Amino acid sequence: MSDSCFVVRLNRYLDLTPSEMNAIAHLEREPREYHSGSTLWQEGDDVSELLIVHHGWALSETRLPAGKRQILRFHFSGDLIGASGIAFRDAASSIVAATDVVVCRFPRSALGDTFNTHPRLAALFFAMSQMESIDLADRLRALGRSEGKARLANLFLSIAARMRAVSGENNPVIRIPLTQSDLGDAVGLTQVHVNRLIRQMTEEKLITRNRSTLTLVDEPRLIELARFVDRFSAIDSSWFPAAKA
Amino acid sequence: MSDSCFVVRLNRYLDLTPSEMNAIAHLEREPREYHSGSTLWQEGDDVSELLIVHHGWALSETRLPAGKRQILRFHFSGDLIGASGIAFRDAASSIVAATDVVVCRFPRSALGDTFNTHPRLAALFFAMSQMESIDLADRLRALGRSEGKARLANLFLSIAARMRAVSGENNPVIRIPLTQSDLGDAVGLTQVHVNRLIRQMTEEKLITRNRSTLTLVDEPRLIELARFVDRFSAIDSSWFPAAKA
DNA sequence: TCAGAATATTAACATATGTTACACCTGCTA
DNA sequence: TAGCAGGTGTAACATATGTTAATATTCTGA
Repeated sequence: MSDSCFVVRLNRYLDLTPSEMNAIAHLEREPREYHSGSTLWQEGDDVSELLIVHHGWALSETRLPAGKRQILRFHFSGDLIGASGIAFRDAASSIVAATDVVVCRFPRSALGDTFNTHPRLAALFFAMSQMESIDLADRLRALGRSEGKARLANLFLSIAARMRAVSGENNPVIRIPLTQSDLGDAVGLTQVHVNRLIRQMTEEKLITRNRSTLTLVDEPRLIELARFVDRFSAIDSSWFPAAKA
Repeated sequence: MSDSCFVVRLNRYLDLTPSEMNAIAHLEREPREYHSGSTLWQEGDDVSELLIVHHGWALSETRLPAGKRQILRFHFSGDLIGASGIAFRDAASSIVAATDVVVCRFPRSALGDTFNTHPRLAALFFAMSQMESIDLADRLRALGRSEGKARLANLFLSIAARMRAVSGENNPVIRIPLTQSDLGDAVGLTQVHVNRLIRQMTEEKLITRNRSTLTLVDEPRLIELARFVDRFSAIDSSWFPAAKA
């Protein structure tokens, strides 16, 4: 089962026991494909499942009356989607496929079982979903207290950091399958203004963007500009309960 | 032990067993008082504890180079602080006492024990801390996609909703011990602009503010303006594992 | 291969919000 | 009781960002 991206991901944080790996495999059945642009679930839906992303990008978004959209988060291979909404039945945000994606769905009750049978795994889920909180908080800081250019820089760097964590590589070139409108919806700016800023950042030799390919030309200066802190390295598992035999 | 605000809080969501209540009481030892303005821990500190707020307000904040500040969240009586940072050793934000506060501290490892011995309680902690994620996401939406007045309205309503959930009352008058600068730091605006907006909102008979007393004069219109959704009612516990005897 | 639909680029103009500066008030404490 | 510090109110001006609209470019599917 080690061809599962979810197991790979979890194994990065913890040495899983066979029993734990088995439990995870149980969650990852029936992968299903969705085409780019399709909606996996919608804000307000009565959702009782969680998703694991196998392949591709998904994103969480929420709409405002005037048709405005705020993108809350991007979900990559190995990500668990839906944990943040687990406290409520109704989804607080929609999940949309940003590229073609393959996901597995499993019911919330399976998560409940995990709390019973594999407490250490439950603790890991807990910790992982808290990383999402931190990510949201970082974004909030960027939106609340920095200007457009820094917000964009921030977004680029955080996407790069997460994708690199997944791939293990450290490439300055990243594929970002997002339009300028998407970028704007993620950082709270207009498409037109995103365009302006990207032009400026290109002139300043900070980045290069070509279709869906983004190159971080001067990463140190980007980091400086965005006051970016990369948190996606290790996880603190020292407080976890011991694995059960 | 039912005089504990934390037990009271948890009991709102679940009928706790004696054994569970006992476990919680164990977490809530040695309450300690901090004076308004004092820092409970600082961004970057090596934190290995969690806090339970007994009394008063605390807040999480993060600083930006130019001395700018973003307030991430407010913590009220019965709130659990620090869960969102549990994935990492270093705190991503500082915790500051907004009024005089009384808190209990307990080590992360105690949380780990809870996963082992009281899976249902662990699930409840999980769900509760995910409410925090949703709250952050709501704030993110407000900051990214609405103008100042709506952001303020949103903040007021969400504070009111949470305080009402704690108190059980439904009073249009709330005590908000925050200065205009604080409000600005919470919604990403300047003190000067907050002042402008509060004046306008007063003229429009939406609110009234006097020192630390805020009155929601026309709540329906505020809700409309902010596109506010109150989520802090029930919790979905249907997926929780059964309580252990 | 073409036509239509997205997406990107750019300009002119409108607006929300930031910046700086100063006067005022209130509560505190020496 | 004076004076000080923190908070508030307001004005004049500066700037970032939004809006609208027109054109260019790239993608996509028949």
